[in-house]
Amino acid sequence: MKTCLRFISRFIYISAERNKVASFVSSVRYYYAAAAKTLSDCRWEEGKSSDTQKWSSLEHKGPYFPPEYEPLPDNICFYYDGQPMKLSPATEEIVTFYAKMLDHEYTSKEVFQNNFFSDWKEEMTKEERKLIKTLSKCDFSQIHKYFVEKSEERKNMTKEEKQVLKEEASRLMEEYGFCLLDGHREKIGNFKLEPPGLFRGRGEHPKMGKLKKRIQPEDVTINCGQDSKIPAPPAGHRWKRVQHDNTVTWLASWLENIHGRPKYIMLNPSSKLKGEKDWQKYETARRLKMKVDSIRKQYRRDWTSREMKSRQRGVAIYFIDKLALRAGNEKDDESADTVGCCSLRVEHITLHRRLDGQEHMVEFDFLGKDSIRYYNKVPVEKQVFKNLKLFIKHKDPEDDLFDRITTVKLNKTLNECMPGLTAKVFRTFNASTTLQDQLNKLTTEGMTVEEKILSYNRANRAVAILCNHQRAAPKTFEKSMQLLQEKIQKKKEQIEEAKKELKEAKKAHKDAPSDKSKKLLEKKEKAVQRLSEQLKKLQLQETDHEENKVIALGTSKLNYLDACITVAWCKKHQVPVEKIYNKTQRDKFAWAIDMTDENFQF
DNA sequence: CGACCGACTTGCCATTAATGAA
DNA sequence: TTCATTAATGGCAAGTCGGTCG
Repeated sequence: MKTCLRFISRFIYISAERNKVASFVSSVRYYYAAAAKTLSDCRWEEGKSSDTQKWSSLEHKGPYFPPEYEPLPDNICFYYDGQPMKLSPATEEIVTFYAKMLDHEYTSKEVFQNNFFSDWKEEMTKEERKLIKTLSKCDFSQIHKYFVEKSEERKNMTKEEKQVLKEEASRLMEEYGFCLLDGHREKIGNFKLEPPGLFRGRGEHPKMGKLKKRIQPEDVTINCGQDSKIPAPPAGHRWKRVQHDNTVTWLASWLENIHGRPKYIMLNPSSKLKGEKDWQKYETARRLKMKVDSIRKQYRRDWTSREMKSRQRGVAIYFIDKLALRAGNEKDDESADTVGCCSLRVEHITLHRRLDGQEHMVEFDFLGKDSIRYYNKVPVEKQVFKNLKLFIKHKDPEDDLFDRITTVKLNKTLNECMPGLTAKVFRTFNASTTLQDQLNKLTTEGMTVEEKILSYNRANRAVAILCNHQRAAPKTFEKSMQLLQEKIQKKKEQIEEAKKELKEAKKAHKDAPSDKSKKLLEKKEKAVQRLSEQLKKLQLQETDHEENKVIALGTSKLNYLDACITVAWCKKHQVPVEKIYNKTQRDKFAWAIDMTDENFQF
């Protein structure tokens, strides 16, 4: 109930803030209704009948369709076996997808080429298919050049031309970018349908290069309120279906043809619907905080269970808790070979009785989500080590490490420990806990705002490292690093110079003390001090930059760190929240801003 | 159970916009 | 004011997890 009240007050505040002119009373009623719904959500044990409704009225304009294909001008041609060849528009469009990618590395991959060519052939006319037999005889270079030039032209547009484009975009946003949900105008996350193109999966994806088809209105299901105006399909077309399902949050959906999975048009994170869900997520993580000691005790007991499945489960949860691994659902072989905790294979770990001066070391090396490599050497409890040895006994490298458990079973166990608990809650919980601990540790009074921000970034970075959030090193990294180092060098020289002058001033003052010499001395002292501070700041920057080379902070900031921690920290240490959250982030975390008081601790 | 599906969150990257140095 | 760097945004792929069905 206490948390529920917190929730209500938060949203009342937001509604007051957002709709200063609008009727406060009706807003309160509105948000109170939302909060009351959440109250029943909190009581998981009471069943789930009442919490399935997501809205009571919903109206929108439907998705925005990408522009139709514009055929190439007559002087731009595809060549087959050295001969120019005019293609049908549909076939030509597919060619342009490939031609645009020509200087990308993946067009040189065999899988990409094969997938592309076989999907392309499917779409060719009979005549074209008869003529075009192998990809290696296809010459897209003229088309490629054409698009390079076009993009160059776009870059060189005048200010006025760019302005026109900008206005066009904002008109589009105004028309399609918002919906009316329970009487509130809310921003839509992705109102534009995905244009056709070639699929590029992450990592070694077996489907890379396949054709992602153009979405027709006849593929799209519309979801809106029973009494709302039904969005008009493009002229001469009709929707696949129009439904009025208020147990889901999406406005439109279609099946993408690569995996045959549904895709959705949904609300922006700034919306109440998403914000409420986000807030709930952190409340669940905070409930785990209360329970985690007993859960840890439990899984440690499981390490010595007579049952293999219990031992495996105990070790798996230990990994999820200690290392913030993902659950690791099973995957089909139609996607890249990546794993999480439950899908780890024997080949992904190496056991070391001793390593780097530590006992019972486990070396992890596997590809996780998005084919990002997870490499880590961690000391584990002796009993865990023993168990791992047991798990890998008589197994081949490609066998599952945890062969007696699945994510479903694991989550079922967790849910029995605490309602709403699943594997991913541990990631949220550990991430937010880490942020809170690090902030408490790294922030001290007397720090400048810059230093505090650096501390925040450090804390943020600790979380990103825990969650293995990586990024490709920025292309300009070396250069910008060099620039920074040059600056530092220059500053050092300036300090040398200033010190020399200081020494001289000292000497002058000693030899012939006077008011003037004293003043000069003080001035020189100040100069040295100021320069040293500047140097320190630059070196701080250098460290920050270096440490951020391959670490991505955004994902954790957006998805794992309870905004209340950040907001409270900002207030407590007089750091303007805008220094930590940009506009978008402030919109997304509106539920936490202004409502969280400075004493909040996760 | 386990396969499958639907809905929703999480994740990295390319593009675009904003900012600051020259 | 222009150009180069950096930050914000949008795009969409790839996870998690609950539900259903045989």
